[in-house]
Amino acid sequence: MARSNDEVAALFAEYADLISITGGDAFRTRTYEKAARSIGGYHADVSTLDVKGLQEIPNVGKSIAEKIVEYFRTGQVSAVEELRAKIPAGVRRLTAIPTLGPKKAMAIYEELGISSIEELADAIHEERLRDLKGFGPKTEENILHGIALLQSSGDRVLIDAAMDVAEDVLAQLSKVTGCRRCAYAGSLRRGRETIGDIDILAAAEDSEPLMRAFTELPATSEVIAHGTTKTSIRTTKGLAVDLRVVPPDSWGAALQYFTGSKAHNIRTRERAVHQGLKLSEYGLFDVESGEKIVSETEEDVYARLGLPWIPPTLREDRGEIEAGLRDELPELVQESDIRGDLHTHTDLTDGLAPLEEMVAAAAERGYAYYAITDHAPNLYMQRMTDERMLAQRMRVRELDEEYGRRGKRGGMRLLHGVELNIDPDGGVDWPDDFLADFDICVASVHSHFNQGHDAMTQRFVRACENPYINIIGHPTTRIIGKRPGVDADLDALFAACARTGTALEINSHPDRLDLNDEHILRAKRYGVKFAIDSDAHSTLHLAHLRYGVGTAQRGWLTKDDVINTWPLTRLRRFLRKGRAG
DNA sequence: GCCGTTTTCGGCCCGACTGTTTTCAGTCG
Repeated sequence: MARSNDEVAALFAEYADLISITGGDAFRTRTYEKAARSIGGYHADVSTLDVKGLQEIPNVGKSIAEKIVEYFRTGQVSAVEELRAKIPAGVRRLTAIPTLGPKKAMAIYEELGISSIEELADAIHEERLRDLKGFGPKTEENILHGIALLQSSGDRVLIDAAMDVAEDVLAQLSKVTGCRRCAYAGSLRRGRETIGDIDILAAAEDSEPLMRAFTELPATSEVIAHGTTKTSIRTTKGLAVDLRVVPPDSWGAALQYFTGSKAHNIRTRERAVHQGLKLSEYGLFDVESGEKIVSETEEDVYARLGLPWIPPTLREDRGEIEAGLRDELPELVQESDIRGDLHTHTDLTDGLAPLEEMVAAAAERGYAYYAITDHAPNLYMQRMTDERMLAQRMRVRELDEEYGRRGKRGGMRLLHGVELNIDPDGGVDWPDDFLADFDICVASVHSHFNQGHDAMTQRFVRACENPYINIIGHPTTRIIGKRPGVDADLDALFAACARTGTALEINSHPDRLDLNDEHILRAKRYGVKFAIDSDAHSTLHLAHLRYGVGTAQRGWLTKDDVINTWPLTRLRRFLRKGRAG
């Protein structure tokens, strides 16, 4: 886990924001933003590097390298502290509101003294904002809308942030003497896209050493409650974590109980009641005798209820009990089924790592194939040209030669692809003859998000009808907690995908998880195929795939539904999309 | 502040949209 890299990246991202808010040089802001991204995506742990080693990182020069060294020596960076002293933390928080950037945030703070989202909402309701230069009724409306969007995710965090904390806690607790078992439960285990608080479960005869270790974790900033069965803490980042310790022979029932969901548990308890049993976190009991029947493993608990073990990602009371009773639970796609990633970037556009490093990291994951899909020219900021794309292709072919021969099982084959931009009319960056020479084309919406419902639907359908477009990337384009999905008739899109042999992406980036579980369930009914992709912009992002797989499982997908679990020959047939040749 | 080279300073992702303004600043991807 490159944890110290994330810390430093967060620090420089904040510094960039503070420079921007205080009206500093825009290019300095950009430099720190770029450095933050590079550091976050860098393969080596920055806390182990010296000034010279740090300067190997792209966009890190002498000044930033020295700040990193200062950070690990003293725990802070004086330049950052100076700006922090000038601007209340709440002002930076304001810029998290969509449509509210650094300039407006600073104006609001300087003119009205507002430094929190709550104060800002009050000021808008009192119509105080519209007196400011550059602000009007529409601006107020947009900000209020942005606040609502921000708060719709409440205090929940994205799954990767929760997972990092949970895995860290588990690593620490499993070392405690007397800890027999230890796992995360709750919505995290069910693979939900956002997590409210983290539930950790441990089995031990004596809970005390575990509870104490838990309150003394480095990440613990506050102990909310401390008891023998349950202890709650808040981490330094404000995340609530509960630890429950149960006797080892209650493990199965407890894990089942604390994994949820509530709706699923109601159904399982109902089944227990019908059989004269009682199910609680302490076990499955006979009501009459009060005798404990089973509870050592989840499998035991489900089996005694007449059910097969139900994967946590299905436990939402969306038909899994009924399917279990009929013995028709799907054989869910697993991360180990994935043979390759079909949507990834390099530093030729906005990725952080060179082609060679991305390919090496993919090979490290044991992939049988791997597609490079950098951005196309119409995403102007990426400065792609035909020449650069073709030059990349030459290099991909060389690497394909090299990697294709490696290893026992035929090595890894490389596909040269592209992520096209679906323009407002449903067209893309290049004409057919240029597209024909790519091995694979992903096409995504990157602009004009606010098109009307019908136009947006048409746009998607036309893209599907393009004989060279294989995958619709991050179909709804939502960013969790920041941007809602586009307004389109998704059923029309799903039908078009099924009809034309176009796959829908399950984008695994924790900010996106797009399509989401409910869309997947719907789309699957049309017979659509899916691609679970990382959309990696750095070598580290390749590992995000686990979240996409979790989302796919929540959408009840099997291996056969997912094209990048297929052998390469079958995948290539699909990519031809019924074209001749 | 970084980078690349035209080697020591100039350029740095470009275009569109929105809401404000009355010619443009701010935000976004």
